[in-house]
Amino acid sequence: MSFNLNTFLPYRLSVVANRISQQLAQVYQKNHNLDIPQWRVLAILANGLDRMTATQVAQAASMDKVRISRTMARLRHKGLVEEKACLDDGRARRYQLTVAGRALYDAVLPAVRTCESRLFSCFDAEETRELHRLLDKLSAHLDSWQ
Amino acid sequence: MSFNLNTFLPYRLSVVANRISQQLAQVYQKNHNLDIPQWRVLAILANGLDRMTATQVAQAASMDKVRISRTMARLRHKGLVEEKACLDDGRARRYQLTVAGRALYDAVLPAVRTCESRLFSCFDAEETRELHRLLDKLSAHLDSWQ
DNA sequence: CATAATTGGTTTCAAATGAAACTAATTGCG
DNA sequence: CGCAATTAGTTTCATTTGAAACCAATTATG
Repeated sequence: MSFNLNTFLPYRLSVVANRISQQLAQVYQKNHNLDIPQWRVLAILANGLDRMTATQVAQAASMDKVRISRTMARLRHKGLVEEKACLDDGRARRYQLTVAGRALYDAVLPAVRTCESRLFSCFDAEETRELHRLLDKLSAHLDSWQ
Repeated sequence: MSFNLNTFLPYRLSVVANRISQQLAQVYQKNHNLDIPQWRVLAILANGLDRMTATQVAQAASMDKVRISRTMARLRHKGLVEEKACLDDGRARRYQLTVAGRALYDAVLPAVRTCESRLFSCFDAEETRELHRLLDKLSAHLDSWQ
């Protein structure tokens, strides 16, 4: 009968995830003027395939194509990402970090890692592993029908 | 050195939380034309104090005052929430569900609960408890310095 | 091989967002 | 008391968002 939003798992997850994202965003926002989508795309390009299409990035970053399109335009405008024609498909383009983009990514990453550690410093290794495991399971579950 | 967004806890939390929220939103969106903020405010008013001020609702729903203001206006417009002057403070107002608001909430709640069960049906009782525990710990940790 | 259907990506448009400014009422403090 | 600082809530404004329409290239199908 009675319902408490504070014990409602979807709500709790959402609130905690947003607080975490918010904290983290400050790291690359304040010091490097990157927003969350930009940071995500940089991270994907820095660690993904050699030259990725927008669709591949969208897939890897769990972002929709409209956001990718706009984020790429901004990153390109800042000189952090470079666009080339895609040889095997005239509709697509291939993206990769520029030297400046790589340098910025390398500059931001340590601070991001530090922030992450601090955010989750209340967990011991076992708890962190357990959270990963639960997220794995939940993701797989959602995949299985969505 | 190498960094993988897929094992980055803030990213994983964010993606999973959004997928969950999205699924759940469909329940009250499609059938009852409520968006997430509206649902949250209804839930707070249905289960919170007798008559709450906007600030109290904002606090309880983890939403900022601008969103509360706009959400209240919409709910009031739909006849789901009723606003009264606040006797002890002329700046504030007190809100409560109307009969229609309560009826809508009662109509939505079972579907919400059903959806929640389905979303987390991959977890046994122990895992659910564990996730709650980890979220408790993490929330307390964030509270302690933010 | 033509043409329909699909896919990659961008643009448009209306709505949502949130920081900052604002109004109005309340509380502190000399 | 009287004025400064704070608090409750709304509005403004510039930006972000995402669904749907769109264009262009590719693939499937008769």
